[in-house]
Amino acid sequence: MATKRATISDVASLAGVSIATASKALNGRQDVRAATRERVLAAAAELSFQPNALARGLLSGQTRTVGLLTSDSVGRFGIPVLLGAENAFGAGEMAVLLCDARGDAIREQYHLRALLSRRVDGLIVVGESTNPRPSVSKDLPVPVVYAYGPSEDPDDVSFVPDDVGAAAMAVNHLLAMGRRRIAHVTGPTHYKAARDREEGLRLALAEAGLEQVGQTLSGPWSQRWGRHAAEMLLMSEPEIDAVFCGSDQVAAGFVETARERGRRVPDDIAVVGYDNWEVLSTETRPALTTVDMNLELLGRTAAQHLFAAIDGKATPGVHKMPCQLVIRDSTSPPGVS
Amino acid sequence: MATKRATISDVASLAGVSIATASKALNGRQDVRAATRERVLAAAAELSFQPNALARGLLSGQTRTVGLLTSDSVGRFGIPVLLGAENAFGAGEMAVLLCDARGDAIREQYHLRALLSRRVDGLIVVGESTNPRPSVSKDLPVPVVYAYGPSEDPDDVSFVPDDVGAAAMAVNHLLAMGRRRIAHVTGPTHYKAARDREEGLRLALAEAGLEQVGQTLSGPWSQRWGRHAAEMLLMSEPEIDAVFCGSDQVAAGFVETARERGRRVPDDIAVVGYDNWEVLSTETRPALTTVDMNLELLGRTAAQHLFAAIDGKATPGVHKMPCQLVIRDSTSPPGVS
DNA sequence: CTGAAAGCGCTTACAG
DNA sequence: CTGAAAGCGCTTACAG
Repeated sequence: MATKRATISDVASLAGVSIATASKALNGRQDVRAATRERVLAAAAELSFQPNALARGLLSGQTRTVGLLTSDSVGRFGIPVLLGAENAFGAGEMAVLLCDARGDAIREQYHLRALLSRRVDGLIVVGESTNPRPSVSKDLPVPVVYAYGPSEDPDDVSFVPDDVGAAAMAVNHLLAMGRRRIAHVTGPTHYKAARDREEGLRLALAEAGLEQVGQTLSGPWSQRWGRHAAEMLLMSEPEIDAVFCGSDQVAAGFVETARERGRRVPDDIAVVGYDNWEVLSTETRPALTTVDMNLELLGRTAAQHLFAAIDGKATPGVHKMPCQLVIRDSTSPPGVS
Repeated sequence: MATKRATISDVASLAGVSIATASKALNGRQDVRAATRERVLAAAAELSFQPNALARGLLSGQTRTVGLLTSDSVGRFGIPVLLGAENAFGAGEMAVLLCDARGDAIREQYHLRALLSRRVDGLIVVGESTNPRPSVSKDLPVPVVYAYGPSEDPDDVSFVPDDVGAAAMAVNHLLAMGRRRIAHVTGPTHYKAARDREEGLRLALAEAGLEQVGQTLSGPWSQRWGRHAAEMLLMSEPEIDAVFCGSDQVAAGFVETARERGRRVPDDIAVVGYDNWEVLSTETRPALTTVDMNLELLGRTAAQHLFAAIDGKATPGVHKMPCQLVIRDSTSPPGVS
């Protein structure tokens, strides 16, 4: 804690000029004599002058601050999106006001008011899943961009991972590795992510003229479920040569059980996960080939789009962002490719 | 996006009163006639009036906003601390400005300036590890509280988990379960967390008049290292009946390899982890007994302390926050206790 | 009970 | 090139 903060009038009097001149000098205006400018700058430095952003914001109507409204920061998916956004903003002069509504609509309204009264220039709403969520954008005086979880309202701007495309890409990779008998284990079907990834699988198989082996097995997004599903699948469909899993947790469980049952991964069964959650995907034996949703990029893109929207140029609709397949040993043993 | 925002003078003229009266009515002052107040409130509602927090802040000198400066939000530890803080603030009227410096001192200074120019009322600095970090508090016009990673300056206020105490508690639990031949596998010694947890182990063993079995094994904080350490330890010290691991990642690897080598956990070897990172601790077989550092509580406490500091009552020093032992099957098989 | 006036810290036309 | 004045949206003594 230090002494009282200097204001621009302190700087002006120390430099022996008017407040107006001090302001111009500090803001790099041209119409100030060089010598005067230097005196002002020296005074500002001596007083450790920091302009008051509140006063500026009051004048300009812009705060250079955006709100980040999340439903579930604890969630694994919100965090990277948030970081990507924070990055895009931090690089400029933007600051981020973070609010976590924890899935509670009342709390969300409450935070929304708090953000608006602080006059944020815009808002990013980060979903906890890719399930569409109610719009908050109606009658809001600032632009809003949705990230990860899209808005239900097609007039809003949303950025989501292209789960269908990524799943198809993953399955095409399995096909390229020569696999033909592919099964699918995933999460609960009330997740759009689970449904989209299954659809990607279907598209890729249909295009190759193949049938999925067995039914899609749905269960919790957990390692335990992955193990259990593996037990079932190895029993009921012993001839499978690949499994596409809806998450790394599921895949980690699958790989573990396959190993215990003496099935070699990838030689006997290739396994693909989803999420590239590294604490799992790089630590299983073998490490997992998996889809990385590039969530930081998604967050950054959403933030950049928000800038554009603040400047009046928004592109409504749901924008699907490309994902990336990270190939590791669970589909492609070392030395083989 | 909607129409222009209403100001208090819009409200005043719609209600047919002066700005001063409108302000008093809106702020619940007593000295306004009930009928007048109602007219003002009605006008405010009709115009969806939201007071401009910038203008208020300029007057009062308080923004009801705090800065949260993190070094590594990606890190697993910053997040819960951040959430706990966000919670404590959100419950009141505080808002949180989030900045991630990603371990870069330059960027940290930059963010610091941005936060100060926005006139935050206070600052929480969240560390990425429990290693002490340079102070940012010198000559700052607002109070600062450090969470998880303490400041190097003892005059600052820091909140950290009590790793020494928690490790001792974990080891005492093993002793209570009748274990006497306890080994230790942990992370890199340049982490204070690794050193503190080892010290806790030492204290507990010394008090019980026991010796640690074998040397402390240090390696990366990874599951892979846990497996490797298990191979070594089961070879070199086959008589161990318990292992205290410095993290859940290490413990997960240890349990896995013990299982593969035919050692029963906990019957032959009891295992304790650290962190209660649930994706690991509840999914290993058996699930891990582990230390939960109560990081959300830590964050909340830091935030509450920041409030106190803003009101002028800070308690300097490093405050050690209690952790909690979560007992699962890796030390205490079902039905046995 | 109500309102005119001053002021928070800054920027921006507008005169000089 | 420099400075007096108005104003951003609000609150708070202070008169009436």
